[in-house]
Amino acid sequence: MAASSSSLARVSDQAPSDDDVRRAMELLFFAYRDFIAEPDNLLTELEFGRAHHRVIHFVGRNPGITVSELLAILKITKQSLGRVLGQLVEQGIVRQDPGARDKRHRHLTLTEEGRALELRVSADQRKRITEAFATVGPDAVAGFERVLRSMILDPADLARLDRAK
Amino acid sequence: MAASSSSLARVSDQAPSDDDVRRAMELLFFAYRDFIAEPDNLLTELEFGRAHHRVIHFVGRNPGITVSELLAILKITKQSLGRVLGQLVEQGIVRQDPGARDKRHRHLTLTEEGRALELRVSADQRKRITEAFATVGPDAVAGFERVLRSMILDPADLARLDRAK
DNA sequence: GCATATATGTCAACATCACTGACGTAATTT
DNA sequence: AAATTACGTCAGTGATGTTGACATATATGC
Repeated sequence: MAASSSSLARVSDQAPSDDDVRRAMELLFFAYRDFIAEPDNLLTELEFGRAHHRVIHFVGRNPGITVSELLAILKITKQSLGRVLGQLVEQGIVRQDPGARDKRHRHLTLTEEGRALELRVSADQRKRITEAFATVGPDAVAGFERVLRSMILDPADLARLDRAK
Repeated sequence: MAASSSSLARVSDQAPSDDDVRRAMELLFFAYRDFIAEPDNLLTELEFGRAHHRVIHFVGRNPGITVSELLAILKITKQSLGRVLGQLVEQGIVRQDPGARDKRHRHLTLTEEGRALELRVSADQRKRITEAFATVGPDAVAGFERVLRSMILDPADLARLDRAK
């Protein structure tokens, strides 16, 4: 039941050692690197990169999102987004529609093809997360979520996570 | 005590919904992005980048590590590492010493200056992790660790984490 | 209606970090 | 002596990000 090699969590209110903290940093590095690796490889074959992946994910999760909202999430410059977004639109992955109320806005949605691509690209990650969650059980998942949430700086990002729930 | 907005963890053995899984993906994205942001900014001022950061961290954690061992950890090509490592040696951050037994090996260690830089660069991350851990408590930290560990693919990476403990 | 602000797009130049492929050198092993 | 290992290096390429400047269409405030 207990994780055999788990030692990051100190008993009661004891502070983590310097070594514990640095191990947590590595834990994040390794996990994130592996989490990204598969979609990276798949998209490389399709002539897309990591940036395209993020756009596909967040447009898929937020249909009708505007360009500036997407910029706020990704925290990159509009020039960077512009290039990537342009390619996705050109390839028929993402659709742009001017707003009804405010015609300056471009509302972004995945096309049918885009949704199919999103499913393909996220398949490995969804499987990995589902399996990891099943392995460790709900209490560990709750802890995972609480730690990551407390590491997120921008309250707007936390709100975004809750909004989609 | 309970996380007010936590809903990733389903009761008992219920599988996470598709939405839960995608929220977990975003959670990782936001947390990692914010975790990396501060050191990134600091190093940019010093004419270094994210790659330098990783080398400084892992050389600091593994004094005397060889080039090929470092390559195995970072999973990048030697050409990529070569450039970054060359700059760090030139700037007096990392020292290279030929092996005693095998003179082909270059054993890498942080110089005094390198250790000082590592402390500066990691200060924000260490503070953030320490505070997050203190906020959520040891049970949540244990869960965080278990989930991330189960997401790491290469057993060698898990061994590396344990070795340093 | 005019001035200003907002949302988006675009052109140009540039830095970083990764990649592939090929080749060189020194040291070790067989 | 030959093969392998550890490391370095040259050359070219691509993806992702940056800053700065400017253009256009639309909306808003007075």
